[in-house]
Amino acid sequence: MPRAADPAVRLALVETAAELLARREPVTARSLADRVGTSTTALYTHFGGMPGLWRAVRNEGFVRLGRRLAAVPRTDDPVRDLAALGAAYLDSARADPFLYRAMFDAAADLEEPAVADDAFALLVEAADRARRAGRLAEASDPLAVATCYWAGGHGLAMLVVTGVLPAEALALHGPELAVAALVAAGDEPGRCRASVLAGWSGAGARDPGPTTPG
Amino acid sequence: MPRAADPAVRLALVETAAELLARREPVTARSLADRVGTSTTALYTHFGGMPGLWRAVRNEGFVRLGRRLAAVPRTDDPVRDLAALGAAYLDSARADPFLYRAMFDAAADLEEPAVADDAFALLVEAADRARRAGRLAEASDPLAVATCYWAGGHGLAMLVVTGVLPAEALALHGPELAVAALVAAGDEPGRCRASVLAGWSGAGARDPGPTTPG
DNA sequence: CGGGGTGATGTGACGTTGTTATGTAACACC
DNA sequence: GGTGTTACATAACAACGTCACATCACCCCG
Repeated sequence: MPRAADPAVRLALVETAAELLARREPVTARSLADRVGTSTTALYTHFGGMPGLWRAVRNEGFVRLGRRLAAVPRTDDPVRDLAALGAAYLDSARADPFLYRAMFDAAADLEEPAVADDAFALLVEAADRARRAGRLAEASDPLAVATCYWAGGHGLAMLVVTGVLPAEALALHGPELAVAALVAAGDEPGRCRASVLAGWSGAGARDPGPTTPG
Repeated sequence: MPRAADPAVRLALVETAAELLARREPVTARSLADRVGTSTTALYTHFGGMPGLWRAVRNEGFVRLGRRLAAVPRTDDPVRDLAALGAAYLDSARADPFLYRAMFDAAADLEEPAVADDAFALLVEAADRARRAGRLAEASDPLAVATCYWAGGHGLAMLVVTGVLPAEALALHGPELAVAALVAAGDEPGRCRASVLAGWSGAGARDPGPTTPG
């Protein structure tokens, strides 16, 4: 029937937008079309307009974040794993701050809401493992624990990304926030601190900066 | 010598911007000029352009936030006061979410950085009172405690304001986050929980919505 | 008390943004 | 191989932030 839409153009538009974001260059319909080698019309056939492109960019951001979190190894210490997830999360925001901001400009509006849910599920699952391992209170709700944990990390990330706190605040307050959330959930303070510090130094702060596949 | 700039116009522009923000209506140079009854040029004499106007709007947002936090009464239980401050903070974000978003779009770029510092200082001072009262660890740093406390509150507020979490999450996770931060800082869990719940129900959730003086 | 100069303000125009109407060309199906 | 449907390029449109220019109000000084 119709002429098929070129999926490569769609991919190029999203990836180019992410690249411009990482370069701190303006992301406009024309700058995208020029770099990709198409016209601004392609943007409308694939995304319906700029809001649709941003939705796709946020989606891609959560896909990349999910990949990073999924790459965090699972050890037999779930609290350590939670800390490693937190470090990887904050490092993700630090490595590509403009993408992080774009993601949370409207994080509830994604092409595939599942990609954000999947990333968050890694947190919930780790919290549940910690609970089943006896590290957290038996009555603790892994979803609530993960939500508080995430809220703290997101708040710290946003304050750094928007320039309110210096970049060092991530390494300074990140572990402290993690320990707070997990001790509140039932972990024993001394043991929690040890696990968190182990997980933090073991995983975080590895990424040199924003990367664009290609 | 010269013709003096009308301070009333300046005030009207900032307050009108805040009002449009609260009404979820677009804040453009022309819509502002029309509503205030001037031309777009006034925007340039007073603020140098739209970025300058946004800087003034953020400033006004922090002034209002500071007023709200300063209105929180001081009791002889500093942990309860910290909870009341947290409740007032989150209620502020809930009452005027678009202003809150605008404030933290570039919270480090204000006309008078002191207004944000002053608001934050209320938190630090309460944390210090808690420490001196023996509720927090002697070695705890009030600044670090306040920063973690703020990061958690800001993260929760942003997740709600951007639609990721429902509005109920504020009352659901707010006290939990507060308890976590303060127990981690040294308070005794049971006593902390009681103080936080008392402070939260005593102060928060009072504002009916965004208000515009005049 | 009246000119002169300084600066705020209104008018109109410019470049850029997102968006869309129109024409064209390429693909899938009969 | 013809036909219809759809993606894409071109070009125009409305709205945005911004700025050059002209105008006017005000304050100091003679």
